[in-house]
Amino acid sequence: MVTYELLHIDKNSGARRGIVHTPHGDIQTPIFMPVGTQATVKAMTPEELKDDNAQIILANTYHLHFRPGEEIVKEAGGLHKFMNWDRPILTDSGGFQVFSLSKLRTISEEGVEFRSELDGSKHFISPEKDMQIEEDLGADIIMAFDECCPYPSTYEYTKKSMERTTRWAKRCKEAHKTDQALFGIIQGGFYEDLRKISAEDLKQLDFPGYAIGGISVGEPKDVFLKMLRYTTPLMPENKPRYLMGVGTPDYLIEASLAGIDMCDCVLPTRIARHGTALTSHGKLVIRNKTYERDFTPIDDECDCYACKNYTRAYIRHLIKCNEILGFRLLSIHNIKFLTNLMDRVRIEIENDNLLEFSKEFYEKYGYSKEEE
RNA sequence: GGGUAGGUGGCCGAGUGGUUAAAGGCGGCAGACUGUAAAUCUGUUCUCGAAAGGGUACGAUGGUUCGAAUCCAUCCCUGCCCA
Repeated sequence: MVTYELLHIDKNSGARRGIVHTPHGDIQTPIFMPVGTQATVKAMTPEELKDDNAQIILANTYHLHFRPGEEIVKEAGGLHKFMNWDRPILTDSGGFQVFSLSKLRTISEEGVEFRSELDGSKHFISPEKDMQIEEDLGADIIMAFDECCPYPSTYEYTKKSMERTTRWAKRCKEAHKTDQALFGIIQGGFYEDLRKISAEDLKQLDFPGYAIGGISVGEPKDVFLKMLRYTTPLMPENKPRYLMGVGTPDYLIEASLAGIDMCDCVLPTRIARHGTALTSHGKLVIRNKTYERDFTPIDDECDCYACKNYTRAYIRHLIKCNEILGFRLLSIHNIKFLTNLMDRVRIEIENDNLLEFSKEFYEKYGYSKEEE
């Protein structure tokens, strides 16, 4: 059973402070969820994730279906045991892969045929198959199998796709047998009326939580914000609201302001492996020459393991040498930066001050004037 | 001493008369990254110039040619083999 408990609503912004109760513990919201596609948050151990205050992580149905195969995860006793993570896990359905692996798939009403990027073999994933895989994986929260439309997409295509996603959601719901929480995903691209229809139809299906999918797919920020602010109020108030694929500090704050409870993103760990750190003073490309002789921590305000023990110069050196420790330290830092940010966001919501805080944060972080 | 292979931009390495400031890789510098086909991808990397364009450059020097990294001569250096 997964339930949402609303603790407080920021009087000045409408942001929500709450708790998502799951079989593997509570999640304080709003929350940032690190992504561990292949049953591992790349370069990090579960212990390090806990030190970073990660409360819940993602894994991916599509990837784990091909490797190692859900039957092996099941045999291991489920994802939690398999990967040694005893806190909540959410599995994404593979809907995003329908989008990101578009050259390798064919969508039909029945489902999606994929050519594996690993060996070229053909595979078919239907909503029913997806439920079976997610159930075998055994996460606390599982996502309905959806289609994430690219930006931009025509109204006609988006409408067809959204309606199919709703039909698939229905099939997911019917096929779903375990007590894992199955979340529905609102689609509809960048068309308000389609978003509205999607939200209404999915609400009828009474999922224990809802996600916004199909935004943060490359559109300009003002387009993103508009759709975020339009769609979030369409979601039930008594259930978790999950914005999929968002992870820059400003997007996380904007999501919280809009009333979102959960976000996930590969960004912090990916840019870590590419040599960039998130800091309270903005993005810091630590691989750049500027930091060659910078013997200060990545972020003087951060309390993560990397910041407490290592310098920019040392981490830059590791990154330049392609040393694994460099990627690990930056990943540890970037995740902690975001969990710290969300800790702060929660406090500010309790104080009805998130709006004020967001302005201070942006100023310090060095964002150019917010495009509203 | 004799024979032989070779000396190309920071490094490795293509190129054997013009379209070559010179492929490609590495290294360097920078940019991107938002439900992870990502320890990836993109740009850039002689010099002056904003650019057009100019100046230098393929061991050295001299020569052949309208034109040379590419052909010839001499010299210097390196690897390997034989004495």
